[in-house]
Amino acid sequence: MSEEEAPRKRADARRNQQALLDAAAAVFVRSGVEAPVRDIAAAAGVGMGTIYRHFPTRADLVVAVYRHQVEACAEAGPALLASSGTPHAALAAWIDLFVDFLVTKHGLATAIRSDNAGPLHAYFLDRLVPVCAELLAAAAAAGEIRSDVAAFELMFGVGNLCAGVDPRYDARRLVGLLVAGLGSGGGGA
Amino acid sequence: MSEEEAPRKRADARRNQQALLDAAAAVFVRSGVEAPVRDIAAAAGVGMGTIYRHFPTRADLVVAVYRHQVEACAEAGPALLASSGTPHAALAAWIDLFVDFLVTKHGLATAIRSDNAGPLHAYFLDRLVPVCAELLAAAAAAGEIRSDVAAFELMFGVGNLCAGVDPRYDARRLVGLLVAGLGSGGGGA
DNA sequence: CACGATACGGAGCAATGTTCCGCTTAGCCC
DNA sequence: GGGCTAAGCGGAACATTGCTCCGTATCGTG
Repeated sequence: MSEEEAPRKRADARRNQQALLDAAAAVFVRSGVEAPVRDIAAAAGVGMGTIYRHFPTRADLVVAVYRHQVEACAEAGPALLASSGTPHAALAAWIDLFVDFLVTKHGLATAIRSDNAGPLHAYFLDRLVPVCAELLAAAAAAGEIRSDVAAFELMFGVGNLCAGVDPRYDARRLVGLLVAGLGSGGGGA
Repeated sequence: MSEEEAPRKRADARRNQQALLDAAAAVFVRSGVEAPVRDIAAAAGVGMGTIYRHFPTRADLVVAVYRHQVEACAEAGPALLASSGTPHAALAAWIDLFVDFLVTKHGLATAIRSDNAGPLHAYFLDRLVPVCAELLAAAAAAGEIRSDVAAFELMFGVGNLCAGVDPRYDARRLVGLLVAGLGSGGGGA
């Protein structure tokens, strides 16, 4: 949607943009999502100006790098709802997917909430909250979970839970607890 | 414990340390825990050197400012266990206390996990994890909750959950869900 | 091939935490 | 009261960020 014709950029511009995306992906794997912009520019073999012309903000670059994965996660929602035994199972499976995404990208969960990550934050939430809401509503309608928790709140909380990096901390397990708590007293303990 | 005799600092040094603590407390309330060190130094009417001699690191200053509140929270643990109806109730009440502490200090939860907050992180955890462990063990022994969640993990998760500042996000509610999840399937489900 | 729009590069700016070092002064001894 | 010394102080300077600016190089079209 809103696929207005691209003004046909110059060849070197397109080339650089791709190089930047590849380099950023590589650097993010190696040094985490919080890697300095300079490092990424260096890895891509371009100057600071170039990186900022293509991605006005650090967050925009991160969004671009992970966009298709977020998309995949968003699309998996309805699919899981259709294929899983119960809405609650679908919800759990979907959140698992999301958590996997967050914890495999070193520092993503933390970066999402960083000061100047407004765009990042907004993008993730805008894209995934509706999906989560659908799963949540289905589970609530089936009487499997309480109905007083908003999708936004749940996503926000799950994102928060995925922030740590301590070896004795397993984000997945705590998220599991949270999802389990969702079912407790499904509308009245 | 380890109360080695203080080398009796100079009067102005003690005065400045106190001024720094007071100023920091004030600034933290006004601008959040992430306030620039320079602001605190200015508010206290001292130079940068002074602040760093008394508190080698930003985190050390934060720890010093909140130390007695953390202490109070730690001491409330056993008290709640003795006065509450059930260990689970005591645990919930205690975590509530902790959450209140975190959310009333603008940005504290976020700061705790910030890069160079090692000392902060370590102090909070060292002091409170044992208390949490006691409550957790009591509740588990009473068969009220599953027994496969470590105190460290729970504290870490609760701390993470308290990070956001969005108006449509209520950390307390999600922590409540988490604690509720603790009880679900008490050891299997 | 010439020329204008497009894109590039990287020095430079602002904000931060932290370190360093010459100057000041409290506190003791006479 | 007057020195003297070490403890203490202030703040300039450094390193690391994200981000901006603008002179220069390059693309692609006529």
